[in-house]
Order: sequence, then structure tokens, then C-alpha cells
Amino acid sequence: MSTAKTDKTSDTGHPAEQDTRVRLLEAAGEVFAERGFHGVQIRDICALAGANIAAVNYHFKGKEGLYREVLKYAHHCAMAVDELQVAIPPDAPAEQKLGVFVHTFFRSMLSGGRPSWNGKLLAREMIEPSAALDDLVMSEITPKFALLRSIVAEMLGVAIEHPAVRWFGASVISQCLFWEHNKPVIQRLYPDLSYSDEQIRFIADHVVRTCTFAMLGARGKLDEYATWPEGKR
Amino acid sequence: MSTAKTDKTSDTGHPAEQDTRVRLLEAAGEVFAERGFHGVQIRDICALAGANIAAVNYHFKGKEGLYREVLKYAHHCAMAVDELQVAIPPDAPAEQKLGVFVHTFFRSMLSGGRPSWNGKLLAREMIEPSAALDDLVMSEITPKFALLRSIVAEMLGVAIEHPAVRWFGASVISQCLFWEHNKPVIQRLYPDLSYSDEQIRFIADHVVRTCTFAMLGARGKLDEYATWPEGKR
DNA sequence: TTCCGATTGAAACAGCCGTTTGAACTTCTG
DNA sequence: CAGAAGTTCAAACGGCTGTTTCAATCGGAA
Repeated sequence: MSTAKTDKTSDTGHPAEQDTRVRLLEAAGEVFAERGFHGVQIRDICALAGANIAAVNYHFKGKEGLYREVLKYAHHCAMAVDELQVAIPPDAPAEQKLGVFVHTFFRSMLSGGRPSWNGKLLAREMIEPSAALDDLVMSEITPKFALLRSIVAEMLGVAIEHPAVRWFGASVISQCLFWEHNKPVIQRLYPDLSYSDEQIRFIADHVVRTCTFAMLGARGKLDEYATWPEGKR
Repeated sequence: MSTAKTDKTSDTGHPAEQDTRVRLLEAAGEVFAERGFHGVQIRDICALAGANIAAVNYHFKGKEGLYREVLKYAHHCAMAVDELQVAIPPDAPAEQKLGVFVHTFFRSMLSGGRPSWNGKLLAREMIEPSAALDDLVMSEITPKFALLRSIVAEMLGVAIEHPAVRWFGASVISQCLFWEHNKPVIQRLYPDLSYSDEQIRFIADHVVRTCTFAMLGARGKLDEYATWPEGKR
């Protein structure tokens, strides 16, 4: 019962009560993404959110608690699995499913509509995983990846458990994440790349095409994936 | 003349004098990569390097100066372009060139031999670019990417200037960087992945195979890459 | 209104952390 | 050896920063 107060407001509460709470979350997400956990002072966050310094301690039980909640909030705002599953027509050809998946992924990651700090925040977690990453992998990433695996398996013409599915799944995701995670370098290499909606669609199309070629080319030649170095050592 | 003392030792000095200096650089690189600039206390660095707390101020004029030098040091240790160009047989088939490129890339990025903190440090620059990133792109990344583009162009059967080259080049690099940049999540999704040398070779082989299939499949169908949204807007 | 819990506010606290200090020690030069 | 310059050391300083405190305010229930 010691955390009764904060728990009550963190779940679902009367909208008025959550006012400064969400303001804090959005402000924190922005600056955490920009400067990282250690690079940010809660005084800055509170100033940006128009809240008192004590508010973060009251609502989130400290800076770390705030960060944890920001991460959840970020992923919650990002592409939801449900949204994806709804968007994917169940009885369409696998290539079309892949197209929907990739395009949705790109849109939710790069398009300006959503809180734009999602990507940076998650990229930070990749480099410097916090305790919150485990929750994130379990609740958000695993189901999305499972969905992708089912599509890949269909395209390869094998069962989901086939070892090749893992690797071609990685090929798909890697080509999606690349454009977000390496933006600074990419924009320096290609100054004419502005990440407009049209360009994002163009890139997504390329990824879909590339992966389709790769997987169709690999069909029936998947023996090499049967023996995997195990890596126990 | 105010910085005469430190300048004298930073350039080239008698080996005995640089002892704690390089020890400091290596220790700092390790922890900076792991926890980021703000997440690191110089007391930790000094403890790891077996140096006194005042040493970093004496040799580098402060924490920031140390970070700056660490970044230079990291670039210097990273995969050299020359090394790559030497390793690639000039008159081999393009697919073999790609194989050498990808394998060398993976080895220099993931294998334990080199200072293993290079990758993380550079990944941090992607998220939170410092002033040093421009130098990095110019001196290290651009020439490597140019080399890759020449290989890709050969495999696609087009000139280097062809717009498709850019995108397939990205497909190759993205699948390489993925395994380094997203290690934490990947290892959570696949606990049996230990990044042993054998596994790294396995992954690199997959990437080469995938990209080969994709590019061979795309040969002759590159019309769609001719019209690019320009993105001026 | 009056009471009570939830929330906000200003100020102070506690301790961490980059930096500085000044002396001791080493090494080289004359 | 004497002296100087370069380097290392332990200790302390200064201020930044997450947290706490406690009083003030708000909002609804009796």
C-alpha cells in the first residue's frame, strides 16, 4: 500500500489529475532522447514542463522512475502490435503482408506525426540498456517480431521454427532501423535526403523489394541454415 | 605558450612520459563507450587506469579534453580503408569482393581483437553527434562507402552514379551495422547468440548471400530507381 | 462551511563529482 | 651535488543536482 497514491494515478485516473504528469512525461521524453539520462537535470525537465521540481518525485518516485515511465510511454505511442495486425490482411499473399509491415514500421518510426523522440530514445537503449529494456523487449518487441517471423516464414515457404526465419527476419528489420539509427551520417552522405513522406515511402518500397528478391532467391536453398554454430562456447 | 607543457607530451614524446596518458585513453574509451560522457566519473576512469585523479586534468586539461582525445584515438584504431582495399582482390568477381568487404566489416566491428569499444563509441556519435562527427564522415566513412558503392555497381551492372547504387549500398551496410547497434535486444531475443567468431562468420555469410540474391534479382529492373522524390520540400 | 486527502510550491539538505592546490617525487641538466 | 622541469599524489574546495521537507493550495464529500 505504500505506493498506493502513485499507482492510482499511473493506471487510469481522472484527466485533471494527470495534467502535470503527462506534461512531465512529454518534456522528459524530449530531453532524455536528446541528451540521455545522465545528461539531463530534472530541473530542466520541470522547467520545460512548467512543473515544480518536487513533482517528478511525487509522481514518479524519482528520476529513474520517470525515465522508466517515459520509455513505456514512448513505446506505447509507437506502432502498436494491434494496429499492425489489423492493418495486415490475413489472406493476402505474403509479399503484400510484408509490404504493409515495412511501410507501417517506417511510418511509425520516421514520420513526423508521432512524438519524434521515440526513435532516439530507443536507440539509446540499444547502446546503453537500462533495467527497463527487459520489460520493453517482452511487451513490445517480441510480439512484433513474432508477427514478422510469421510473414517471413510464409515467404520462405517454411515453418516459423525454421532457423532461416531468424536471419531473414533480421535482414528485414535491419534495413528499417538503419534509416532511423544512422540519420546523422546518412544525411551527411546524402544531403538531398530530407525524410519527407514521399521519400520514406520510396525507401520502404526499396526494402520490401530487396527482401522479396532475397527471400524468393533463397527458397529451396535453405540447407545452409540448418547447421548453426550453437555458440555455447 | 600557456599550454606548452601539455602540448609537448600530446604530440610525440618519450615513451616513458606517455605511460599514464595512453592508459588513461584506453580506460576512458572503454567506460565512455559503455556509459556515455555524462554517465562516467573521472574517478572511475582513473581507478581503472591506475592513475591519480589529477592526472586527467594534467594531461588533457579536463574531462572534455579527455573525451576529445579518446574519439581521435578510437578513429585511429578503427578499420582502415587501406586495409580493406588491400584485402579485396581487384579482378575477382564482384560477389567475392562483396564477401571480403562484409566479412572484414563484421570482423573489425564485432570481433574481440580490436578495442571493442570502438563500435559503441561511434554509435553514440550517431545518436548525439558531436563536432567530431563531420571529421569522421569525411575521413573514414565516405571512402569506405565509396568502395562499397563500386562493388554494388558492379554487381548491379550499372555505373557508380546510378541512383540504385545508393539504396543497395544502404541495404548492405544496414545489415552489417544492425548486429552491433542492436546487440542488447538481439541477445535478449536470441539468448544462444554469443557473437563468437564462428557465429560472426555465419552471419556475415547470410548477409552476403541475402544481398547477392537481392541484387541479382534486381538486375535489369532498376527503372523504378530513376525517379527519386528529390525531397527539396 | 468544514474536513480530508491529493497536489503543488519554495527552500533547504546531502552527497556526489570535476577541478584545484601545493607538496613530494622522479628525471634530466649543468 | 644543486637546481629545474615534469609528473604524481592526497586532500580539500566549490557547486551542481537529486531528493526531502513542510507549509500552502486545490477539490470534492459530509
